[in-house]
Amino acid sequence: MVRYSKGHKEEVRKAILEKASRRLRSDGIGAIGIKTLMGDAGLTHGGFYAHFPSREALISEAGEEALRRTYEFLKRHTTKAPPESRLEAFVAGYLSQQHLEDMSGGCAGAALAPEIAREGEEARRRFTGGLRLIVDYLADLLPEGGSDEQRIGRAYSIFAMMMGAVQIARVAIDTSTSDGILKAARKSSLALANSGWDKEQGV
Amino acid sequence: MVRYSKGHKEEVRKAILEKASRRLRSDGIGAIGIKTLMGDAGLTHGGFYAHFPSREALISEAGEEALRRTYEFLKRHTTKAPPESRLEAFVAGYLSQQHLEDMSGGCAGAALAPEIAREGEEARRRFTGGLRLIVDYLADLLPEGGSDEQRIGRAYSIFAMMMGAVQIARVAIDTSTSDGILKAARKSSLALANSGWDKEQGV
DNA sequence: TGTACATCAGTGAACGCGCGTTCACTGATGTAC
DNA sequence: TGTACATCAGTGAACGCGCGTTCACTGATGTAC
Repeated sequence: MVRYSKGHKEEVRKAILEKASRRLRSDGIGAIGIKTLMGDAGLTHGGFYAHFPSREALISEAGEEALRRTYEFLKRHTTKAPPESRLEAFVAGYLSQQHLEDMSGGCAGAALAPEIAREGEEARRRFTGGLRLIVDYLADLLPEGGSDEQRIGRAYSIFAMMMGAVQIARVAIDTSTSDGILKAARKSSLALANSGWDKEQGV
Repeated sequence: MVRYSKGHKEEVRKAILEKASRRLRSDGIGAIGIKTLMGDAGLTHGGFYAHFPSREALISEAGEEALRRTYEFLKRHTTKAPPESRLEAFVAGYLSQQHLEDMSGGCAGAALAPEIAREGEEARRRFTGGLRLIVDYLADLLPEGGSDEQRIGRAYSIFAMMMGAVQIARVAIDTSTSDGILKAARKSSLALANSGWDKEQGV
């Protein structure tokens, strides 16, 4: 019944991480149960500890993994557009009705940030690194000018707005409310991105 | 042992709600346990059901209560400043190191939004109403001009940015990172608030 | 004023249940000789 | 080539524990007469 093969264990580990990263985003940290998760991966619960030392360690890694996937999705989505409209593509892709609905495949920041803030150092450090990946990428899409520090600061602000807008829109019940929030945030994101650097003083 | 008095039951109910609204913000929905909560209020767990029909109903109400308290705090804090600098006071108060640290007394939106998005209709509806209270207040602080719809949309965007920034800053381990994020968000919030309405088209 | 009774906020044992983790075990494969 | 043994991913029972909810009960107060 046990099937060995070269990279078998590594594949199983990746499968567990992938399931965990999706369930984490769709249902939150509290919904990560070892039994359910291993069941999703086609295994029984006892085997979990051959791959991860504890539930907490899994959550640390799965949070980072979820952000890495978010980053890769955004990058893939954005680079489909021609260079001059990539910022618009990023903003439109993130602040879309589709993103609201696809929690398990969507941004881990929007789905998990406050919960991760309550986790241990390891989880928070990894999550911060994952967020930085996205923010750095967004900073590169901003119009030229300003210092690196200014660009990063502005990218953080815009990303924070997009995250918050998706969260608020997801709480709303009716589509007209959530649509209005997304629309306003799309406009504000671009307005902020395109406002000049000249008046900046300090970060 | 049972002490009656005129509004006794109502007072106890309020005490439970207050404890719940604080614990909800500091530790999240998963940390709301009937036993602990009733213990905090000086009672035993069985009595809970004389006040609320279920844990879920409590969470619904406590989420709204937490936002109402957030609103009242922000209003109180802001109206201490002279009218012409109230927007700055709002932004500085929300995007402060103190707010990062005071989770149980801080903004319920920043602490709970993604978790509430996963709750039932009742909880989401109440939470949306609470958020709207704050957003309407913020809209009143924005420089004059633009339609009501434009002002509300911009207030949502600014509030989303502030919420997201606090969340991201709370995930960060080191103070220099979180300080940078707060600082950038303070500047971006004011930049967005003060950018003109003239170029607006649609919402 | 005094007595009997109703009320009902609060008590705490008990319920069924699911959780994270441990551990002795299984059995297909790789390796040594 | 064949045999004996080591390895180790995966199994599933068992552990101790805490949870939300129910329910028979308590006892101080309010009310009726």
